[in-house]
Amino acid sequence: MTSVYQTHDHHHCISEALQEARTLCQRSGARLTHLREKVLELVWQSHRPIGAYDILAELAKQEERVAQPPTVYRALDFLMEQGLIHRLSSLNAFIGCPHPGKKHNGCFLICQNCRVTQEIEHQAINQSIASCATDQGFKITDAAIELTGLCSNCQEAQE
Amino acid sequence: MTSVYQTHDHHHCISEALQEARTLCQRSGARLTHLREKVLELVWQSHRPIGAYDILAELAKQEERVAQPPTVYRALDFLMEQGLIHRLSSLNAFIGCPHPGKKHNGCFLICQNCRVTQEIEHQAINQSIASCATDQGFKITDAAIELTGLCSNCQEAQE
DNA sequence: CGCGCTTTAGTTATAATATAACATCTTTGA
DNA sequence: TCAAAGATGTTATATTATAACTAAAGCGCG
Repeated sequence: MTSVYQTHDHHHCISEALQEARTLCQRSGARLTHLREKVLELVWQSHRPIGAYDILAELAKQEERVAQPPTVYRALDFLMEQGLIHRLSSLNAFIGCPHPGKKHNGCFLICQNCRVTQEIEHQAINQSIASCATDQGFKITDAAIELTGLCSNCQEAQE
Repeated sequence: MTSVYQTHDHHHCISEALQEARTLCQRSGARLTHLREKVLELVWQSHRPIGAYDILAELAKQEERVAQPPTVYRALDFLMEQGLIHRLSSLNAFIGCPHPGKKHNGCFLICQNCRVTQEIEHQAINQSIASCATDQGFKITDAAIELTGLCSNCQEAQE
């Protein structure tokens, strides 16, 4: 598996994400319309979180009709419900989910230099959080774990 | 130690927080002005996160001069720099730090029903996050861990 | 097919959160 | 006491998000 930090054939990431989305939506009966797929594609245009208004601006460039904010937010809401993207609340931005389909709460490593963001699934973190909640008698419905710092690439670059 | 979920003498929480803030600021040479102290007091008015504009509204009620947004945001920035409050990005709101003075990244349990929010220090979580970062060669500078769900009180109430 | 229902998208307006830029006042220390 | 630094005031505006209503498209059933 290639790392998001390495140069790689990103078109492959995009087409894979779109294909997976189509499959999942077909299976669940959700309607992945042209607009929704387009927004998903824009979210996947890089491994950096993208804001709703940036998506709006891209849509304005690429599509005939100029969309309004609610159009974009509705598409984003749909994609989140389907588990195809995540919202990073510390950035007010959205990023594609690399392994959609299963409901999960990812842990995000956000590079403050290059902005590349990696979602990881880490058993020890999940377990410690679960046990912490149990200790407190707290029932988690949603976990936002957003770690900001420097990715390995950018650390090297700064030396 | 009384839990934030239990009924307790909250005036005690407030005065303790203010006293600790005064001590810390004196020690560090930071200027805890009237405005900043007032804002800190408002943040501590409950164990629920409060938004900047709610603080603004309270200030308008309680003070002579009507403050503007930058005034409040600057006070909040100061309080965050001093480690006296935290910002919860998933709520765009602020909450008092129960053990200020040491730099730390708290883990927050946010009840979606009563909104009471508890900051906990959990070794296993800190460790698992640190080891996760190490695995990835990632250098964390800031961690936002915000867990939303139901506190024990509200779970009981819903049965 | 065609009718009606449901879902999606368009449109307009506005709410909620946050900051830029510059003016003024206050504190502090030499 | 005065100059510099720091805090607050003020005005305007940027950024993010949603409410409310309208129009169009897809879909299921007779």
